[in-house]
Amino acid sequence: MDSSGETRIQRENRSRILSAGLEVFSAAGFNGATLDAIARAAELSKPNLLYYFPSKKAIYTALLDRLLDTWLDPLRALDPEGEPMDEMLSYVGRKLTLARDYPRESRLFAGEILRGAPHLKSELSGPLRVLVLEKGRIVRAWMDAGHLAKSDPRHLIMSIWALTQHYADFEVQVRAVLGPGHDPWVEAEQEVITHFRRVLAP
Amino acid sequence: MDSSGETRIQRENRSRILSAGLEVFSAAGFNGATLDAIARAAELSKPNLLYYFPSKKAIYTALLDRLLDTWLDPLRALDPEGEPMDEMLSYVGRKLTLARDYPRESRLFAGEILRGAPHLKSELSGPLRVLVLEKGRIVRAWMDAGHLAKSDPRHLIMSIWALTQHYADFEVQVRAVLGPGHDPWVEAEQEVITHFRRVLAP
DNA sequence: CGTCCGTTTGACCGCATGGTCAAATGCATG
DNA sequence: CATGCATTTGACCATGCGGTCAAACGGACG
Repeated sequence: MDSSGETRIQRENRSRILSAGLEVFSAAGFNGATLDAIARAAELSKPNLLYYFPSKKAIYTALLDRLLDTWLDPLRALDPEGEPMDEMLSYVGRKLTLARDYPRESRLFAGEILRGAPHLKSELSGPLRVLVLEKGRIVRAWMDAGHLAKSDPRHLIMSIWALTQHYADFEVQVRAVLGPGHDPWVEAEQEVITHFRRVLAP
Repeated sequence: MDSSGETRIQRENRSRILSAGLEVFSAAGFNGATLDAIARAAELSKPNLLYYFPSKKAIYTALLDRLLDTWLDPLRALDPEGEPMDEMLSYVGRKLTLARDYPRESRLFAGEILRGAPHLKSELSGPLRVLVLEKGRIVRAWMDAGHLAKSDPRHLIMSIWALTQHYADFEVQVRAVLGPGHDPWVEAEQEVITHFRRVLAP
C-alpha cells in the first residue's frame, strides 16, 4: 500500500502508456492511431492498456491536458521587468528550443487544432486566451514606451508560434526544401531570431 | 459519345466527388474520413463513388496532385523584373488571400505534411524544392543589390508560408485568442503585411 | 420498339479495431 | 504458507468501414 493512492507499478505503466501514446498519436493522429500500436510501443498487452485507461480517447485527452501547460510555459516566463527586446527574443528562443526538443508534442497539438480542437476548444478560449491577453498588455506597454515597434501584440505572439512550430510540424517539408546537408534547427535558430529582431526593432 | 473521352456526366460526377472529398478530408484527415461521408457530401451512393475512383486513396491523391500546383502559383508569379519590396509584399498578400479563400485546401495540405507527407514526399523534394531554389536566387540577388534586408531566402519564403497558412490551419486557435468581434482575416492582412515590410526593409 | 452500353444501387463480404470478460498470475501482508 | 488484492492476458464480441458484385436502370441510336 502507498499513501499517494498510486503504486510504483501504476505510475510506471501509466507513464509508459502516455509516452507510447504520444509517439503513436503524434505520428498518426487520433484516427490513425490504434490501441494495438500504442500497446506495442508501450510493451503491454491491449487489455492491459485498458486496465489503466478506460478508452483510447482517455489516453489522448490525458496527453492533451498535460500538454497545454508546458506548452505555454515559455510565454508565462515573459518578464515585465526585463529588457523588452531581450525578453522577446528570449521568448522566441525558448519557443524554438521547445519545438526542437519536443516535436512530437508540437505535432500532437497541431493535429488537434487542425481538426478543429474538439478536445480542448474550451482551453483555448479560456486559459490560453487569458494568458495571451495578459502578456499582450505587457508587450503593448513596451511598444507604447518606444522599446519595440508597434503592432497588435496578439498577432505578434501568434506569429512567434507560427514560425517556431512550423519547423517541427512541417519538418519533412523544411528538410525537403533545404535538401540534405542542412540542419534545419541550426539554421532556424539564426534565421528566426534575426527575423524577429527586425520585426521588433522600433 | 464524346471526342474528349469523358462524358459530361463523368466530368460532373468526378468534380462532385473531388469537391466532397476536399470537404471531408480537410475536416477529418485521411483516416478520419469515410467513404460514406464523402458519398453523402457528393450526394452519390458509395458504390457509385468507386465507379469513378478505384479507392479512397485514389480520391485523396487526386486532390493532392491538383493541389500543389495551384498552391505554388503565387510563388511562381514572383517577377524578377519587378520592384523588390513590392514583389515580396504582393507575394505575401497573394498567399494570404489564397489561405483565406481556400482554407480547406490549406488544411488538407497541412494534414498531409504533418503526417510525414507519405503521398507527396517526392513532390516536395522535386518541384517544390526546385521552385524555392529558383525564386530564392532572385530574392538573394535583390538582397545583394541592397533592395532587401539580407537573410536566407529559403527560410524567408518558408516564414511566409508559415505565417499565412497559420491563419487557415489554426483558425480555431486564432479565433479563440482574438475572441468574438474580431475578423481574423481583416486583421491578418494588416498585421502580416506590416510584419514582412519590417523583416524585408534593408 | 429493342439493343447496347454507361451508370447506379442494394446486398453483401472480410477485416481491422475498440472494447469486454473471466480466468490466470503475481505479489505483498498477516 | 495462506489469503486477498492488484495486475496481466487470451479469447472473444460488435461495429464500422473499404471494397465487390450481380443485377437493375436509363438513355442514345438503329
